[in-house]
Amino acid sequence: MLSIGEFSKICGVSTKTLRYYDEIGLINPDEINAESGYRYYSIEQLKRMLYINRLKSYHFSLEEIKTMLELEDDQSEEMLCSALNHKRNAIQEKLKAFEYLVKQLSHDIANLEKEIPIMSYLDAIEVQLVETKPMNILHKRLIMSSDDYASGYGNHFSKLYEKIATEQLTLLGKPMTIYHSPEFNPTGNDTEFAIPIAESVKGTRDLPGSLCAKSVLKGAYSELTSVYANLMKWIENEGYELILPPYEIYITDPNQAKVPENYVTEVYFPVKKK
Amino acid sequence: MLSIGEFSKICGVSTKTLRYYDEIGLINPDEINAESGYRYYSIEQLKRMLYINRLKSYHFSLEEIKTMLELEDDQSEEMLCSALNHKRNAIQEKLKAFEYLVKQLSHDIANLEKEIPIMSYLDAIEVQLVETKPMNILHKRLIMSSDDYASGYGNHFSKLYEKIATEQLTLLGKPMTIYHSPEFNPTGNDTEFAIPIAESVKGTRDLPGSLCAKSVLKGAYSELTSVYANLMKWIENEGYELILPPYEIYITDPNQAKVPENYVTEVYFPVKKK
DNA sequence: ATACACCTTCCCCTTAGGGCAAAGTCAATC
DNA sequence: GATTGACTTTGCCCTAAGGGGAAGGTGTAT
Repeated sequence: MLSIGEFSKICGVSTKTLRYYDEIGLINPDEINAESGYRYYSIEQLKRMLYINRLKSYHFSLEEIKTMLELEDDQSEEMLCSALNHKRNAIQEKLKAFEYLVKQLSHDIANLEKEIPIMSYLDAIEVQLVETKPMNILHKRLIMSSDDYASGYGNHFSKLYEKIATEQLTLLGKPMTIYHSPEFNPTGNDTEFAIPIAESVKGTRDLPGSLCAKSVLKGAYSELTSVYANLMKWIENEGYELILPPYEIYITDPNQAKVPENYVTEVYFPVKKK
Repeated sequence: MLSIGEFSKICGVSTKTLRYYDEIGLINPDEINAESGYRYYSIEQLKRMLYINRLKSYHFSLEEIKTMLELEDDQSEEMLCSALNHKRNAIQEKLKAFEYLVKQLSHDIANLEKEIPIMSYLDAIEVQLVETKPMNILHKRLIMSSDDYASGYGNHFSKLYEKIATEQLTLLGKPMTIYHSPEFNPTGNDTEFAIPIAESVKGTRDLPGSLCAKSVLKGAYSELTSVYANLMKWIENEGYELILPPYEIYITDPNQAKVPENYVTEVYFPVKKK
């Protein structure tokens, strides 16, 4: 039997951690001296501890690890396999995000070296007043859950395109998203996907024309919040007010323009003078 | 002036967050109504808030962001630039770590699909009893700080190799590390770097031969903890005890074998029967 | 017997806010 | 002017995975 200190050195885990894991039932000492309360671990517990460490290195939470350890043997293989696959996907997602971060950081650093302040791009976002024409849109409106969001806009547009194709409708413009919720972001909100077409059939509606404050973003969608913020600022400053839900038009097809830096998105805020 | 709710929508930040940032002094409302305590933000504060968001996306802590915002203009550019560079390096480190994780995960998944349990590699680590011969080593012993660790072992070995070269000594073996602290890991511990040579000059000492439990690791150094743990278990089970500091011999030169999977490391635990 | 290393529990602390409750305030409508 | 409903305030507790330290009990080697 090994004292907590010995076991901790062998596993490369602090005694604090071992006591914590005992507390949450992740790995309990083989034996606890009834009088002194001293914890004693057996050398056979080493494997379990190293297994925990490995799962931890894969960014499983202790909660997850616990359930994985409690699985019966007959299910454990499949469950474990699917859990590992999930984690691999999650980590690959993070990898991509990090790669993009490095790009953005490099971009900001390059700018700084040219003495261009980081946030100066905000001043460069131009806002124009335009008069839009009414459009007839094939649309689909729903409350987006974050799951829907994760699976991407693509699905929703695909279905609209499918309908256009099967019913031989006439495409008149690029896909767009209309934000009916006051937060202009797509998670958990009332969002309408739409594509302008010529025919008035079931599933279409009129998108009225109006005076709009408009900005064009060239870059990744993550910059959209800045664009929205900037438009709100402009509206406030110039004494306009929002009269209809704002919408975005995706000029580039994300499937074609592979690099986010080249995405082009137009943002429209229907407004009137206060 | 904008109420906290309006400002929050414009920035895409929750009101909770805004109150918290007010509390920690990251961004205070332009005006607070003395009677009601209501916070009012000006549209000019938008830029600061978006700046905070961008720095947050770069994984700066709020503490760091705060100090960066408090910098005077004349220093801010250089400081900012170096901070961003640091972050970029840190993120690239993480990127590499994630890439390695994905590899390891894939490896484990492949094994699982072949019905090989994940931790079975532990049983595959062979432990042999060997009798080592005494060696004459050129050595350098120091307490490793985590900084030293970050800068890598390479430096320490380089200096030893330099001495061997300049003094025309005769190299007799691969570089090795001896762990004098009871935790067998290199951060913050009493560690000795050594290279076996023929001549007895200043800076050399005798490394006595003895009975040793030995394991050979083929794989990344991060697996070393498992090897150490396994050796400890073996010693315990077989009724031996450690009589001298354990050491590692690096058979492959990390500069040559580029992929960690091909590193070969021998681990020796000098022991005697209890 | 004593010294010293080791162990115990207990409590507070960390990040960046989220959730909820009770109470106060604002603006629009009746 | 009154009411209503949306909005805001503070305050308290909660998160994950332990780290730091205090006060006091144990183990063991000398």
